[in-house]
Amino acid sequence: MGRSPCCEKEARLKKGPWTPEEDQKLLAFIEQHGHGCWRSLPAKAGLRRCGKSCRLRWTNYLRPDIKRGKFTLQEEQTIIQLHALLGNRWSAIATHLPKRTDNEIKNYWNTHLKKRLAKMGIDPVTHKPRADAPGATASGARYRAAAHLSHTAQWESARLEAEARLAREAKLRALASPPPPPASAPAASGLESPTSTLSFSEGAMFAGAAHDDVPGAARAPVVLTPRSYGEAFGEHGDAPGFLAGVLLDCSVAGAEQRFAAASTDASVGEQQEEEDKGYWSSILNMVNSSMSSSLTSEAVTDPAMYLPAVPEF
DNA sequence: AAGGAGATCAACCGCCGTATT
DNA sequence: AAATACGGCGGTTGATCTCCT
Repeated sequence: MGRSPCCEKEARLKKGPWTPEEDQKLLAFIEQHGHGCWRSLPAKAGLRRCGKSCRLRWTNYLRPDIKRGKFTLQEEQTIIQLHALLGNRWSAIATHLPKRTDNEIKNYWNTHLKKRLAKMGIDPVTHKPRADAPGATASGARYRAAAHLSHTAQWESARLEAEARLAREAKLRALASPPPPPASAPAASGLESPTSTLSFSEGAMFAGAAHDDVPGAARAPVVLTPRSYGEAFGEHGDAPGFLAGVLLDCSVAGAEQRFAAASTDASVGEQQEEEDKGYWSSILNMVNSSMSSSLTSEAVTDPAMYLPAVPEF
């Protein structure tokens, strides 16, 4: 009954930190054969580990396309903005930071960013100033607007998830269907989906993140203005100041531009509502504009792209 | 210099959705 | 349709490192 196991359950499997020898075995095996079925990989590679452990070691540490080391300010900015929209969906956030793993992003959020936001008086869950924090003078209208926009963001999040799924399926179909595209063809050319609102042909690349090394990358609609940060949090020239700027300026700066053309009779409540809209729409714009590039990056960084085809064992 | 406290991060655990039989 | 395998995900743990007293 059911699918036959691809390997026998092995007692006395090794746990804990990986040794250089184990890393070498895993790396050599995957470079030569691809990972194939993770469950059966350890036996074939001569490792006394479970397949899950091997997969984790590969995806979080050994993969050659992983960027290690300190997160840049732009990466921090991206994480914060995406977390505001997606919550603790680290794998989704990681797709927008192609060289970072979800585990690394999760760790960085928990150990650095969450604490810094909290220290600034910003709730790291809701990304709004806490009621007891200085400068938190939210009106009822502001919160109603925020609630509405949060709902919008949730809806958008679900839509993005569906888009990503469609794109993945399209990619799998493209990879499975011979003949392969010529090497000169764009990596994501097979990702077009008739049901998707995404346009993989667009030159829109993810902005805001640390993609300065990506040719053609555009900037995210995020503007950092010391003034708006200073107004909300007081003048501090430190890192929290930068973070506050990230959080606030996407709304404040955007709102300022709109209000320049709008009636000066707008009520304070409407202004705050507009700021909230600006905050969320900037995030949504960023994610939308990044979908094509992140999926492209996914295709480029997909291990299948640089590993030999998985042979039949 | 010692050791205690807090920070960091690699790795594990358990759950879930999907694929397969 | 049910049972099971498998891969992926997010939460949590624990070993190690760093800082402070």
